[in-house]
Amino acid sequence: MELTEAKQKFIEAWGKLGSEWGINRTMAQIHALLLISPDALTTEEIMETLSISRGNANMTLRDLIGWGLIEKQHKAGERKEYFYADKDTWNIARQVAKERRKRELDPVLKVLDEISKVEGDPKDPEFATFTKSVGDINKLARNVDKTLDTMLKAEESWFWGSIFKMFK
Amino acid sequence: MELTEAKQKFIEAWGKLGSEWGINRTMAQIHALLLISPDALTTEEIMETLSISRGNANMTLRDLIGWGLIEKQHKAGERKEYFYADKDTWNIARQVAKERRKRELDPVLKVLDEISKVEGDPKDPEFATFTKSVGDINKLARNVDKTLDTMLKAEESWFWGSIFKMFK
DNA sequence: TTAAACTTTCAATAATTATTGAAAGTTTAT
DNA sequence: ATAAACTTTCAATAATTATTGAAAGTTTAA
Repeated sequence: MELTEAKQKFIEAWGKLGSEWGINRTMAQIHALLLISPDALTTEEIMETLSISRGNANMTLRDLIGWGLIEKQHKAGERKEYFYADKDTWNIARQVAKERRKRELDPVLKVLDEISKVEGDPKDPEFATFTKSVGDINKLARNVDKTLDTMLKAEESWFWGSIFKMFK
Repeated sequence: MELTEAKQKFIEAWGKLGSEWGINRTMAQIHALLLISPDALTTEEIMETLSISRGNANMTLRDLIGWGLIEKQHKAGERKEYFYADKDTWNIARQVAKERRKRELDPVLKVLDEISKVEGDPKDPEFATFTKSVGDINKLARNVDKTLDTMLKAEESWFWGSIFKMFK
């Protein structure tokens, strides 16, 4: 396999995986492109490589900055902005986990708490099943939340070391 | 808060969370409805409660069965099919993890392996960055894969017990 | 058989989400 | 001030994804 072909396949695969997980395909692709690029790239270069419009490139780059996955760079004597991706997979994983927790898990935890307060007759199967299921999901969600918390604070080696211990 | 209102909020929240994670909103909503329902429900009842069409209900119910999250039930002397959701959150989490691994992680691992075979000049920064990034992602993906494997085989108590040990 | 009761299919349509591209905005150099 | 170089915005449009509903299919009972 050639490098050029491999690059394309990587960008495609990353884009597909992203879209299956609710992440805009273009965002995943730009991220993939920057991940495998040794140097920071301009909007122009990104537009060209991925065949996307200026508007799309600009907005998606801003989103990626918002996710904490890439950063702007400036080169001395140039007005153009360059974009560079953090290549540390542990940082990437943590950053994604952090953002999705904030954007998606936290709001759900809030709703779960709120609806857990529902009052009713424990003899009513409708009520009993509701509170049991919601309570169980709440517990699971809180476990996930705690685990993410640990992961966000952890050093990579420590975290994976702990995971490996699970396999004995 | 009333039970009826709480139910609605739960179904809504579950649907929203699902759609943010690449799961069809209707699928998440039907699942939510069945999760909080003490009895198995008919297609008719589901259509009515969620205001969706017969076609949508039927196809989504089949999908949910495909995901291993619900099952058909038959009542003696009746021709109608009833649908019932497994209420064990640990089973649900495992089932979802299992299916997404099969559908999404496995194909990506395959691509990563394939493109890892790319050959080139280690002095070329393009080549070096590509192989480094892809290699790192490969490692992370394999760690996730192993962890899922352990999770799928594990008893709930054992799994969360191990996670808790991480907090010391 | 026939028909009633029920399930499945799928082309058409609707709803949602992503993308474009040109105009407006901003910054810098002269 | 002016203009060139560059970035941002956003209404219009395209692409994708979800949903409908009616027809076709299936099963059961008489």
